[in-house]
Amino acid sequence: MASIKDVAAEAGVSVATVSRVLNDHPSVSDDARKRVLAAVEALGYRPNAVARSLRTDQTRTLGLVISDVMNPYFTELARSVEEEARALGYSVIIGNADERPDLQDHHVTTLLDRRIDGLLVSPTDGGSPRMLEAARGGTPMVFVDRWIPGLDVPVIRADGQAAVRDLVAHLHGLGHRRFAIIAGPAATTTGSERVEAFRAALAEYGLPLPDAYTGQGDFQAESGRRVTEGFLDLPEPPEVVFAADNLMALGALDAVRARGLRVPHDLALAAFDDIPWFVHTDPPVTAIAQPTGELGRAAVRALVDRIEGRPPQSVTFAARLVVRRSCGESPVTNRSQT
Amino acid sequence: MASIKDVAAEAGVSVATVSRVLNDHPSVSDDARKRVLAAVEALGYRPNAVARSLRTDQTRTLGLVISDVMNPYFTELARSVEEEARALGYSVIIGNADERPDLQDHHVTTLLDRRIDGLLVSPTDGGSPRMLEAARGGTPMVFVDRWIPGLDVPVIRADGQAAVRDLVAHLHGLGHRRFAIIAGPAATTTGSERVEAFRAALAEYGLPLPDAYTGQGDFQAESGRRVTEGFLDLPEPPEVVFAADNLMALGALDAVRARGLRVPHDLALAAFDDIPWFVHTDPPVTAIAQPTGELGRAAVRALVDRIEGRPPQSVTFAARLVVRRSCGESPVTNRSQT
DNA sequence: CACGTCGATGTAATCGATTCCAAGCCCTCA
DNA sequence: TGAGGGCTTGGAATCGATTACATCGACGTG
Repeated sequence: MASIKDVAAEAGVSVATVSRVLNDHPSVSDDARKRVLAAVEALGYRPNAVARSLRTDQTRTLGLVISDVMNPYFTELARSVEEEARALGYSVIIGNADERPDLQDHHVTTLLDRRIDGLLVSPTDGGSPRMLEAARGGTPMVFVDRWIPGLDVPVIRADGQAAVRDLVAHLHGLGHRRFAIIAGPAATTTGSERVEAFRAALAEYGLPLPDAYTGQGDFQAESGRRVTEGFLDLPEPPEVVFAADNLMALGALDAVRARGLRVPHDLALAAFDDIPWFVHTDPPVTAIAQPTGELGRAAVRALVDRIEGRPPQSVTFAARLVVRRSCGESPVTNRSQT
Repeated sequence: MASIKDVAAEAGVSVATVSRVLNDHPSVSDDARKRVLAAVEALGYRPNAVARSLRTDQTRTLGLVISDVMNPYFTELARSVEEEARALGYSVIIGNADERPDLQDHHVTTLLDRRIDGLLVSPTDGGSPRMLEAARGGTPMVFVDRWIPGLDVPVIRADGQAAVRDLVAHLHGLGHRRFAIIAGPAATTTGSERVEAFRAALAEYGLPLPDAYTGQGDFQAESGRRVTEGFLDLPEPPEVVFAADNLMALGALDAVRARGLRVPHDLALAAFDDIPWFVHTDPPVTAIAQPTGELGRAAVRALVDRIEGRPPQSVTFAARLVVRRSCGESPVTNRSQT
């Protein structure tokens, strides 16, 4: 592969001039510029980004460490992150942590070794050592979706409190009184926050959230299935199950179906994180939707601000309730039927 | 960030010795090794991968350019690719082409600029210029899923012919006679191959595949919806629609539902590419499943073989039919009901 | 006419590693 | 005792870029 030296030789100038042309530095004569460009064309020369990065100490690359690529929510997040990054002239390297702290650490380490300019993280747990180190060590960093308290790192997230309140109102209006939740890992902020929001919203109606109705999941479908089976085995099963993410909702749907029961007739179901597929499930699932694309774009902007020396800002978007049929007929339909 | 020089100074040795310890070169005294390791520990030193790459001319990074990250099939492919690559000591950078040749070219270009060691591609179209150039220029390269004929590049793919034949047999057994297909872009191999396999399988039953029943899609949900509406508007609509990918099947489902019709009662539906969600749709969708994980792993192995100087091999896996309920009751159930 | 200025260019240092080559040291064997 | 050989080790070149600094003409001005 041709190097800058080859181009310089071909054009009959020094490497400095070639470099100047390539970085359109002002003081280059038209003649030299023309000859360099012709040489570049003739040799099919492309600058070596590795060498450039070594010299300039910047890679124009962002690292994105997410908890689970197979989760459509994160896939969409990754996609919007890549788009915005590309628009700003950055590439992104995605690391999939699969909800495993050790993998998260592995990715943070290799990304740092590659000297990425900044790191976008949706932490799997309370924070793996390498990540905390990086955060404290001054690596430009931004948290998306989930975060770790006590660190001076901007957070871009969606607040689901209002939407959860809307959801509970919706469910209450439908006549449901026994509510259960499939929680995410307590170590993640989204894991604990969603339970709290749910509990608080229930409290407004004087409804409890008993321990027996609080199942511990891990954001994966299988755990949703397992927890739901536990609920169904109870002497008095809940009337509603609220899954703290989309995959666990899917598991819950499986569990209900496996018993020959039906949603929402035998058990109502709602989920946090809306995804295109929820429209097509049987029944379509009522969910709380985050503005995922906005989240990804805002996160990249914050990170790039930080990298380029501008003060980055934390941003919180609002999530909203999307009512479908998995919790029962909507009140309106209900009323018209009565 | 500490460099190898700092470590050398701290350990009281030369940078050459530090490098030797780090790459466990045999001729280093135990004493020196110990001092270097201690210095590394004390300074929290991590080698600069950028500098190393410049010197060794290898990045231990693979590029993966796929057509659409949001498609669960490709997400799963990407995941298995990353896993296998990690196991072999490589990282992977994913480029999402969004079925756009220009974006595909953009990613190929930046990946090449970064001097990745090899490229895994599922080409969007007949081949964008940069990609062809790279293929011919000797960049280690492997095609996954889709490929471009006439290039000396190994191909890792799944053959759906037998499965399509099984599908047609299944449909024929169910009594269907009017078959339609939503094809993918003709420029992609999977786009044209699947139509051909379908047509050939139908021919075995003396059944035609009229032009009116051959819709042109682009592997995206929206096109599936549009084409299906066209089918439904026909004086004599088909009895079965076979979508050449999962997203278009989803669009078809939408179209049918939007008219207040039902699958499979009013129109049977089958898809190429199985995904977890098809179990949960209403009704569950009959699909042809590829061994996606195998594909991804085999592709990485082939690419790494090529990179490390071993002869790479093309591999073809078999896809298989997964019968669910979107084409009607299965013959067995049928018989028992009769 | 001499001097300062400015634009265009080249030389060389530098980034952080790897690795070839030479040198130093110790040991063994003739 | 001296030559040769095996370990260790350090010096320095190198990878492909960027960029500070020096140089060299040409030009304008007093």
